[in-house]
Amino acid sequence: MVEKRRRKRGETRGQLMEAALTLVGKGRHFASLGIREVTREAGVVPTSFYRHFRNMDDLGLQLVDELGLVMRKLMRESRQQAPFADKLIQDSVNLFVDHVLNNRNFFTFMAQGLAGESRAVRDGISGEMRFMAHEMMLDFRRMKMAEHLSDSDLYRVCELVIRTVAFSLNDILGTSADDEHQLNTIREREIQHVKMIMLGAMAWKSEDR
Amino acid sequence: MVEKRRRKRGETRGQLMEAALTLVGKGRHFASLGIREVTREAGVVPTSFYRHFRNMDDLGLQLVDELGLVMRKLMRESRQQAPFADKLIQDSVNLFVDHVLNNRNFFTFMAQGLAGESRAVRDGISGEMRFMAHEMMLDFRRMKMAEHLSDSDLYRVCELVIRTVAFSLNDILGTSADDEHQLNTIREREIQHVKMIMLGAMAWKSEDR
DNA sequence: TGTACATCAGTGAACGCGCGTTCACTGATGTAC
DNA sequence: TGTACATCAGTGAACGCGCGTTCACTGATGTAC
Repeated sequence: MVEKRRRKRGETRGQLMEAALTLVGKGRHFASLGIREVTREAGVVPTSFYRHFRNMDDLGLQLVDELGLVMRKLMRESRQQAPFADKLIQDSVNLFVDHVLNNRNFFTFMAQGLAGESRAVRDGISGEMRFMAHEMMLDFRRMKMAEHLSDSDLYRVCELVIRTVAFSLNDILGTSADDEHQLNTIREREIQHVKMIMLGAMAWKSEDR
Repeated sequence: MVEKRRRKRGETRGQLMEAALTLVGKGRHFASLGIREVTREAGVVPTSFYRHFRNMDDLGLQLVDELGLVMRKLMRESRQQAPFADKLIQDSVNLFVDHVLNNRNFFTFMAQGLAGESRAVRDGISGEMRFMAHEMMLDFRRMKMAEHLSDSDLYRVCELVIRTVAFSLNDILGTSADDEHQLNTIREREIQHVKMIMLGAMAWKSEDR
């Protein structure tokens, strides 16, 4: 009890955000969550909510910020992979799928938010994806790959890859975590998708280069 | 008044579905709609709802069915295009964008439903997309295009195209209908995306063929 | 280091309101002869 | 074609409940001297 009291200072905010993610992970849609519901899940009194957020939209926005951190972690890990081009695609896709499974609630929130109610949340997630595409582009440049492409064309390629893989979020999240068979099907499909895009990128001719 | 009375028979069901779509089109998320809200928008008494649907999920499911019709209409129109390969991609993408703008509410519902609360709605929409990919594959075969690809590889290509274009739903719907500049940016981007995928498809080597 | 005070974060009671759902009703439409 | 009856679809009143939000409170934490 004393312990609980002591830990409280400034911690409720995080508990509320986590509670919202938990509910989302349980199948609820963020847009249908209520303040009382979230505070109940977090184990605090409803009024506490207002100490940290103006309303549910506000909480959603702050979740998007945290989403950025999860994404950056994902990218950092992916850069530590051995850069052998032939396995690069497989490894990256597998890493992504694993990351999604390890952060189920977060990515469910992201998938929901893309077509969600709040303009600000939508824009936040879109921005996050643009950032990832941009980072991916820089990685290509660093590795001296796809040098026949102009900046804008290379960006388009990266954008396409990110979007393609992001779309599979819906499939990954619709699969129970222990259905290895179906997960492998998804992995292989996404690997093939990305390979095809890269083949297209190799064959693409930029106009001004 | 008499007119109104006379039209009622069996029409309320449609009005309720349209009311839900209208609210979705106004920026609300389907998951957060209530029965009273929908009946209010439709101009009927709350109890009427139960004459046609068990609950909001049920209404969502029936909307998915109608979504199928919209999709089929889209495909029928696209087949009437002159089949000149060089303009085929542009025409198809433009047709899709126009169709989305002309059925804003429907496609907003579809975009929301992909990551929505109801498993059944999600599966329904996924099924619809798989159907479209399959149809697209048959069209390729009919036109004797991409004959170097096995059935399963060609399906993957079509699936990738459909998903890519479907992803852009979020961008199209986030644009006000008269912002021609941004819409054109989206059109051009999607055309380039699809062209790249087709380039990749051309370069792809199927194992068993 | 100790004391006095301000700020912060969680509490519990209370409010009015809109929600989903039930029920018995009514009048229009469809069906059988 | 006309009549009698069943079914269907929309109505209006009523219910209990959970919601968002406000308020004054309390005790813990941080700050100044």
